[in-house]
Amino acid sequence: MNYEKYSIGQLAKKAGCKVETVHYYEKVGLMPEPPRTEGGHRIYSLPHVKRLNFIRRSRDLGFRIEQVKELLKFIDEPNHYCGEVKAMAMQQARVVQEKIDDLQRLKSALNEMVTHCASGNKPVDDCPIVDALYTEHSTEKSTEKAT
Amino acid sequence: MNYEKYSIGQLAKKAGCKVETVHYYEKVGLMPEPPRTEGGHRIYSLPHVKRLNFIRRSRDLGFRIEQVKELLKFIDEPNHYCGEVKAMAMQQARVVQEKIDDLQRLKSALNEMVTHCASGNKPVDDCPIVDALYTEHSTEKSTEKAT
DNA sequence: ATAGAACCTATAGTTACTATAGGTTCAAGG
DNA sequence: CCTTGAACCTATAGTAACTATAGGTTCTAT
Repeated sequence: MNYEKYSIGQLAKKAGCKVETVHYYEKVGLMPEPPRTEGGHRIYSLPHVKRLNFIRRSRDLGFRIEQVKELLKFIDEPNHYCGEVKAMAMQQARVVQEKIDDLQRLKSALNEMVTHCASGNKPVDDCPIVDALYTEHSTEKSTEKAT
Repeated sequence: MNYEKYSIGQLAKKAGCKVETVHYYEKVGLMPEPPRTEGGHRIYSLPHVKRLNFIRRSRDLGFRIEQVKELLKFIDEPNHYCGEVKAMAMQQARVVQEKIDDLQRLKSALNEMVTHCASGNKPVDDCPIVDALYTEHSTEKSTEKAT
């Protein structure tokens, strides 16, 4: 027996996810419907492990399910080139950078609030943090500095 | 000065959110059930506007609904002190920092992949990015929970 | 042969909303 | 006073990406 077989539990463990997640990936079309035993249990082999690893890793990198589908399409279908994949990775890097920027602003706002709230023994209605949160600000979700 | 009244639409506009969001906040107990007109339309006034602003701003800062409830409790109930609020803000700043760290790692990984993929004209099965994604990674990077 | 772990399907729950359907009320214009 | 039509009402379903549950079946080891 050259080709090792895996139960769904073993597969999930190898990819560091849960059995239910594999079910889910099958349902949404990321993982194929594998062969079954007589009794109906799924039987996986090495390519499945690799594919699931690919999916998990892509998800960890912040690709959404639909994007992972795109990536898998590049792999599943012939005649695709590395450039397409590279472009998606670059785009994803930009998205991630934007998230980082958002969070940096957010953290600054929080830190500023904390700094202004020097003492902790004021009653709440005198708290600069609460005050800052109450302040009416521009209706737009623009991330202006919190003053 | 006076007691200006607002419809739910006006309220939502003032806080920069949607009417449905206000409905939702009422349902989950962040916003109180306001008085109504004869016909059943909600009537809001200035304190409602402030409260909704507080909620929106807290949400923007990354506090979850349940955390916002905590914060509001500090405000709604007497005998709370600024220190409790400050502690929550500091904790939130730490959470945000962790997210930033995660995303930084993620971006590095993506950038590294992109850098290695010098050319874009290789067939996909020769693409270093795809390769990197396929690679079996340490499965225990995730938080294993005790069984 | 049997216990129990692992598997099966189907459905509901999670978070924080958003969108829809199908109806009612309100304010303005004629 | 009557009619639009925008804004409102409630209730329900949908979103993303799983996770959890229920209730049943199969596999494996003793």
